[in-house]
Amino acid sequence: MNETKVTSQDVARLAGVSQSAVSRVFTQGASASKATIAKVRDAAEQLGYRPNPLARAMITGKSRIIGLVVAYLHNQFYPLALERLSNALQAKGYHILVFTAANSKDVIERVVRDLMDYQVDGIITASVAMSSDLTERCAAAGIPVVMFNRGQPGSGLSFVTSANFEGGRKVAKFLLAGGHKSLAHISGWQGSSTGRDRQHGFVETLAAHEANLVAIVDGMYDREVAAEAARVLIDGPNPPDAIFVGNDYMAFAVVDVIRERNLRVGNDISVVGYDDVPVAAWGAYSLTTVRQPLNRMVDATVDTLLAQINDPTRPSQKIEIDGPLILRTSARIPAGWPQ
Amino acid sequence: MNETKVTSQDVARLAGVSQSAVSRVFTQGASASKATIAKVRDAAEQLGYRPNPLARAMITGKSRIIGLVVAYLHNQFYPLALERLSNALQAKGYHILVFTAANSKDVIERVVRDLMDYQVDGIITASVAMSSDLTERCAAAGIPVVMFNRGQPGSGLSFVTSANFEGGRKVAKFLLAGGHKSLAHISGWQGSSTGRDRQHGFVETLAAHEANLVAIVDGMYDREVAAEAARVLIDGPNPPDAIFVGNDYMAFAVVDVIRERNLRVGNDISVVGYDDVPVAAWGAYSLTTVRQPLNRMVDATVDTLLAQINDPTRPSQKIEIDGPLILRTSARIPAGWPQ
DNA sequence: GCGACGACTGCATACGATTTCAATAAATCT
DNA sequence: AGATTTATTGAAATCGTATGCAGTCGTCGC
Repeated sequence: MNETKVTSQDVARLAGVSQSAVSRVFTQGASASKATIAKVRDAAEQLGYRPNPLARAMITGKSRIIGLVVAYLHNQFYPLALERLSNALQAKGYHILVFTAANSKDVIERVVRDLMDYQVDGIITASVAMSSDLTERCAAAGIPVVMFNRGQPGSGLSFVTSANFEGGRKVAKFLLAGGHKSLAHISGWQGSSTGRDRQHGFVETLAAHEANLVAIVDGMYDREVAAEAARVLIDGPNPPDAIFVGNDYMAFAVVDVIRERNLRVGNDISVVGYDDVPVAAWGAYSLTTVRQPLNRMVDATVDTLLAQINDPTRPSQKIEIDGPLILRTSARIPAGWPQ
Repeated sequence: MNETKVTSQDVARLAGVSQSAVSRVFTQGASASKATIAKVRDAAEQLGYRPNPLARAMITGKSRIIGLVVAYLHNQFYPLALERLSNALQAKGYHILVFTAANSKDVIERVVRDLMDYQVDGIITASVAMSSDLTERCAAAGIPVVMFNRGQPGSGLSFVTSANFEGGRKVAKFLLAGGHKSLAHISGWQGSSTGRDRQHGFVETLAAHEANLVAIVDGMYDREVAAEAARVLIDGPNPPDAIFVGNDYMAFAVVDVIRERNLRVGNDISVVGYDDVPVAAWGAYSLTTVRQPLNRMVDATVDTLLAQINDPTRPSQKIEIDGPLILRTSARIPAGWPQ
């Protein structure tokens, strides 16, 4: 009811105890008698008291804030991850402080400084590559970092991804089984582990089967770049009959281009994406794609991060979560393909 | 370079001045001589000192954190808004603390408490309706609130929306000029001003022209609800030849349903959406829609909020920004329609 | 040259909590 | 019962910064 800031002092006064007692009632793992707990809880209720997290953060060094660094939200995968991350963390008493950062070195530099200023307890990066010196800065400051949907081999950082290499491999096998004769790959940005791993899985599996890979182009996770790449491929001398695209967001552009050329997606040219964002299931695209198990990835991210916050000595974890190939109509389904 | 926390004390010691002097150098509008400023800046640089925002927040009461309350991020409009809001606020030295909240009363209640705990300087709500008592709580606590893409008439809160009534009106005129004979409206959630205003603009304009409005259904901003509504309309006795849908996100579902029925969007049935999210421009949908000028809405939101933070006596503002109808292929274009 | 004024500066305190320390009361053991 | 441990408790220090207050010093006008 009270409108002005009510402090532990006020509660103490009303409850007839010391301010320390009030604090102890509200801090995990401090001792207080049944009697005082009751009195304090009562008084606090009456005044509408709630401990000030900022003051608490100053003394404990724990802000219960997680910094989320994200580059862009155009690819629907990330906003959904953000939503779920926020829910999961909120349920554990943490909150997300958002930092938007282009993938450029000095911008990220500034962002990391801001993060440290706010004494975030942990950092989650999504769709951003952190350079290794920044990594070290965070490590030195004792701030755990988990990369979501990106890895940084050898960085000692924790990360959570789907099984990207295996995913690329699955797509290769699927397209080969479908009898496609000339394959192309418009890859995710090669500066990202995600993009590289998917490509390697795909390319190596094709090579093992001596398949005809007509082109590999870096789509940069950019819609226009991917569309242009698709146009060049299709209008070129050796148009592919199947294209594996590094993520759904770019795959939609490829589908649009194919139709633009009056070709039939799934008949003339098969398209396979990666992510299985909701739009992939929509009728207009009906995109065959490798699902990234968002919920499990988010849970793993939160678990890893909180574990590392609670026990700073815990070694970093690299988690890969397998996701299934989701069959829709954008790619020919091999006869007798298991379900 | 130094890894451990460096405080103003450390800087003071190195610079040979008092801690207050250091503070004054770093606080806006405090006085210090050229000489001390130089010495302090130097020492700070050397030690890598940056003022602690949390400590600063404790004393000033200003955290430079803006709470963003959002219900869901499925509709692409909101993640893009979030991205731009974050950028704009970051540029002004503020950061966004995210709160995800279902549109249910007790959840929002909890969220608002959290917001006040963190002493946010201001609140932006998006895709969430705040009940009026929560409004009062914020007002009592002196926290400015701006509703983004929602209004709450009579609440005394600031809000920024597009010209929704006028938008609905534009769509009505456009569809009438196109010679459509039976019109339907799958509206935005009627619990939101946005949904209501668009509907009113549309319906009233139709009424003024004695047009044949065959149905109005609340789509609840939900894809499945909208799809089902579309199915009922199309399969019913009086299928419409034009459907105005309360936002793009639902309109995509309607387009999918129309095609599912082997009807041609833009020929057999015209569809008009609202928002002009990027997907609307994609080939697969090519959706005619009313654009919500995101950048200007974001700028207005930030300006209003910061103005209110800096001058708490400033009255609340209600800002409406007009947006154009974007012509694509999902709706028949009347002959001679101005561009 | 003197008084007044204004610009700087340091000291001390406050912000709202947590936590150490020592003291007291209660509980347990022998 | 007396000794010893254990559980509570309040006083006081602390976290890192902003700011009111009083004092210092140079400058200016006359």
